[in-house]
Amino acid sequence: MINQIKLRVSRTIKAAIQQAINQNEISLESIPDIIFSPTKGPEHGDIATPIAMSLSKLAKMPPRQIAKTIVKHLVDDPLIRQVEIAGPGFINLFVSEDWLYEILENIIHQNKNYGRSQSNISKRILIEFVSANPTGPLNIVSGRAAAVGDVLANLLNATNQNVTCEFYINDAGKQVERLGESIDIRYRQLLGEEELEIPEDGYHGTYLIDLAQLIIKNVGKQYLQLDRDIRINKFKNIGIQHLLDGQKSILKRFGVEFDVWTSEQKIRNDKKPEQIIEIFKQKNLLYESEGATWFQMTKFGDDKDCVVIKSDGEFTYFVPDAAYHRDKFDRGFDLLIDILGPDHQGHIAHLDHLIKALGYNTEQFEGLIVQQVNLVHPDGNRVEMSKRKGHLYTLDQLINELTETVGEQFAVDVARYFFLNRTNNSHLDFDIKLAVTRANDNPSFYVQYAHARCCSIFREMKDRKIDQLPINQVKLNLLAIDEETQIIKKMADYPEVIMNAAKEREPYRIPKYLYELASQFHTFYNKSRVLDTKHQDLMQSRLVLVRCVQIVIANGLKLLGISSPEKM
RNA sequence: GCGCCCGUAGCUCAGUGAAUAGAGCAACUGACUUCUAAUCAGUAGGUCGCAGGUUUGAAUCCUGCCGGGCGUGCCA
Repeated sequence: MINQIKLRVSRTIKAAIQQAINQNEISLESIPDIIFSPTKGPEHGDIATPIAMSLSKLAKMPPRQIAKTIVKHLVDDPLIRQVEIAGPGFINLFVSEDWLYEILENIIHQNKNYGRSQSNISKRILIEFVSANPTGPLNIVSGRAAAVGDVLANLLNATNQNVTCEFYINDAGKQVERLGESIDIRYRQLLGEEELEIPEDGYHGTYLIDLAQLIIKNVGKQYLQLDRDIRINKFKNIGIQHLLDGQKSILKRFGVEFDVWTSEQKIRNDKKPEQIIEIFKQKNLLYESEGATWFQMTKFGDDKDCVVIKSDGEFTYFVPDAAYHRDKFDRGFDLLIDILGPDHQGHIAHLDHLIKALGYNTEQFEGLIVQQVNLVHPDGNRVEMSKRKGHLYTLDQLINELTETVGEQFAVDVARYFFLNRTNNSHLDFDIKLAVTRANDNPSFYVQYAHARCCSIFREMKDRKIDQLPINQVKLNLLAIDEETQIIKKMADYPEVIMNAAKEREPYRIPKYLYELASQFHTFYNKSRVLDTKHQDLMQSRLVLVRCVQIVIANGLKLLGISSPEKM
């Protein structure tokens, strides 16, 4: 809606500039696109354009004089109520408020679909995220990635894209070998070989002691009789299965569902890495050196070549990873989005180069980094998390701690809100004390409370046997005080917020928007009474407003995977 | 050394080349006989890391420097 208005205004302004040129009042060779800048507040009108300032140099005239000339030639349009020239040369336009009431009708009519849009380009998109090694429980960094990926998928779906969510299981390679070895040591420690120690590059977390105990409970010490290699392999498989089950279960608890789980081992069993080597060989991109096989990544823009087959004959991670991405393309996706942790940032460039080397367009691949999460303890110390060192704060622990104070559903809501309320790029300080003990201050509750208040009004309405009129019988133009029109304008922005958040891959815009809307609603609620039977017409119009707020907040929270409570 | 990210109020963070740089938390002052006070109204708090440059206009773009994080050819 607001976009249509901008388009119309933009044409009107262009026409005015053309008129001014025709009458030799402005000298310009061509008319640029009219851009609109955000208005700081109501005093700057509904739409503002700095066009006069940007034309200043080309036309060799002071900005305010250009603005005056443009305004002089603006043709009358019932849509535009008032025009002002302000500051260094802004043209501020005040839009007639008739359109506001159409917004309310739209929201009521579209209900759950309000905010969804039909993008003109519908793509098949695959988002890969979390993809944690199956060597430990999911930590809160993975929790952040899970929330971001899940919501990004919702956003893309809401803009008419066809999205598949995928988890890549790194169940092959060195890391899981070390997992097997570490379980072996825990197993033998528990059975009396106390002098054994987990090597530095093994997994030190106590969860492997628990797992070893479970294994002993199930099969006793019979595995000691197996060959070490066979035993470690067995432990590796048991470990992967067990830890992956744990990851799946916490993701489900956290409300994140994946459509596809792809196993690296399966990619390897299908000999897809060998196909990559074959392709590179045919393209003459490989050479031998120092006993290893190298890939000429420098040909694709990197500053270094890289090893693809190690001197021990094993692939480096590049090869199965390239095979995996080729496999994704083979499945017919137009765009691959990988959400990766900060420790993989160098990897994005590599993937880019590999994809180029395989003959795909790099525009079909996007690597996003979700930054690290620092754990802030009550004493103020930040803790770096590392699965191998065993410094671990798991997503499970977080949800458990939150559940103790706010209950299971709100625990998930709060955690998700917390993870989503930052730009992907910025580090997130997760202050446990704040999240747990000050749960009531969490902005998540603030937004949910606004929804609960709307519901509460309708409950009270029914209790008092007040009937709500159909919208076509309501005098919507009674909604005229600032608090009311500001809320409606805010709700008019919602579809655009969704679209931009999807386009820019920035889920944090949604909680930010919802907080602002909730804030405006709370202000309105404190100032104005809705259920006022002495003023029937006004009451009916406000009931429409409240219904719309309820719909928009519920729709937004739904996208975030956060519940919309009717009571709090 | 090189690459990426970050540096904005006491703290955590927004900020699309544009108007007086904004929120929340913490602090302080007020508001419940009301549709839910998990709320609201208000006060205070800033050399936008530093120095140059581009521009009519820079927190935003460019260069250099300082500080923090992550990565950096056979871990993934």
